Amino acid sequence: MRADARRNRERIVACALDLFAEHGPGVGMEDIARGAGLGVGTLYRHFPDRRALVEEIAATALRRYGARIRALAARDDPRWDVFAEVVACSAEQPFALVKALAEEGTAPPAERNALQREVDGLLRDLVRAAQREGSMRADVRPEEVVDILGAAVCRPGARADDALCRVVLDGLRRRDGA
Amino acid sequence: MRADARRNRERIVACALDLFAEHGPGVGMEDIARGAGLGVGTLYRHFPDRRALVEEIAATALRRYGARIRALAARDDPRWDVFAEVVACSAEQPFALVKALAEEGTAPPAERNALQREVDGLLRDLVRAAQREGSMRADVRPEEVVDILGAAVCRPGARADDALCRVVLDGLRRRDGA
DNA sequence: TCCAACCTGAACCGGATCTTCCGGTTCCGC
DNA sequence: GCGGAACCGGAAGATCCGGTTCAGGTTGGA
Repeated sequence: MRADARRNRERIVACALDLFAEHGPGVGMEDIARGAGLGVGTLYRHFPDRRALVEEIAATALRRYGARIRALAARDDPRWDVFAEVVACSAEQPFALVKALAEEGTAPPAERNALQREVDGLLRDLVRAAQREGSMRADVRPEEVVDILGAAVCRPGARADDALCRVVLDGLRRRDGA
Repeated sequence: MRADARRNRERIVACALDLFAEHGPGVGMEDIARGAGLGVGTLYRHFPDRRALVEEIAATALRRYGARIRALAARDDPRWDVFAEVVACSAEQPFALVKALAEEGTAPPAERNALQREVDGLLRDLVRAAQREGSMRADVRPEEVVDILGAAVCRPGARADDALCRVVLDGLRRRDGA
């Protein structure tokens, strides 16, 4: 593979990542090409069709996100602190994107499915641990928390310090009253 | 107008209301027709085009929502209690729908615009009052709270007692610490 | 009974996207 | 440098999808 081709492929992936994270799914091939400073034809040189492109992006993003979560979960800081970091990094591009792509209708291939399941498991465990530790309110089920992350935090255009993320995080903290 | 025609019109409106609230904008004419147990042609007998149908639904829903908010705001209960009820009723169909329709791209006609502005104003005033009263955390701007309502509570398929609504509401409460 | 109003749903259309394709360009080993 | 294989650009073509129409059958009500 020629050096410029490799460079272009990377540009495509990086740019698609950005665009999906920013605007959700539904960005067109044309937009991605323009963003990467290339022609559409070039996208098709590197990926047989849109689906393949999307799949690569999704897998990349999920892999990255998974690594991040795994690393955070392995720390031995208080679970709440870890959870707060998880929220912060969930609001960043990679995961907002994964969620957006999940809606693309594509039945994701086995690899991505397995990864997704693993990540969900890690998140639920983290929530349970935080609840046991007493730092997170206990009247929401772990799956609900994961859903909340998906619905409120991992939305296109989210930022870790926007009002909604802050409010959700505070809302999940154990309140002294209950 | 024949009796069955009137009946059908009502069915269309009711069903479109449901579908938009449940699935967001983007439900097709076909879907609405099927849901109402009618053919597409019938929709076009009652509305010149999709835009007109959507506009009627949106106006109806917003009018209803506005009336509800106005009534709540006029009570002299503590502002926090009122706010909690606003959240609850925002999670119900009418408003989830208004927000969904706002994204339809249609420049809304003057009437709806005015109504929307009025409602937003009422909401912001309510937030300010609750903050002054000390029941709502003061480190979020009123506009941010309105945005949060829009993003987290008024989403298609929301329910007043789902986890996200509860968490957001708690997250907005004044915490003794700050 | 009669007919105007009404309903149905398959076919039609427009435009937004994806995909192809070939002339022109760029890299890289020799 | 040179040659040519690999690569790129972007207009043209193919597809998809949902809104819209309309000819033909049905129904309410005087």
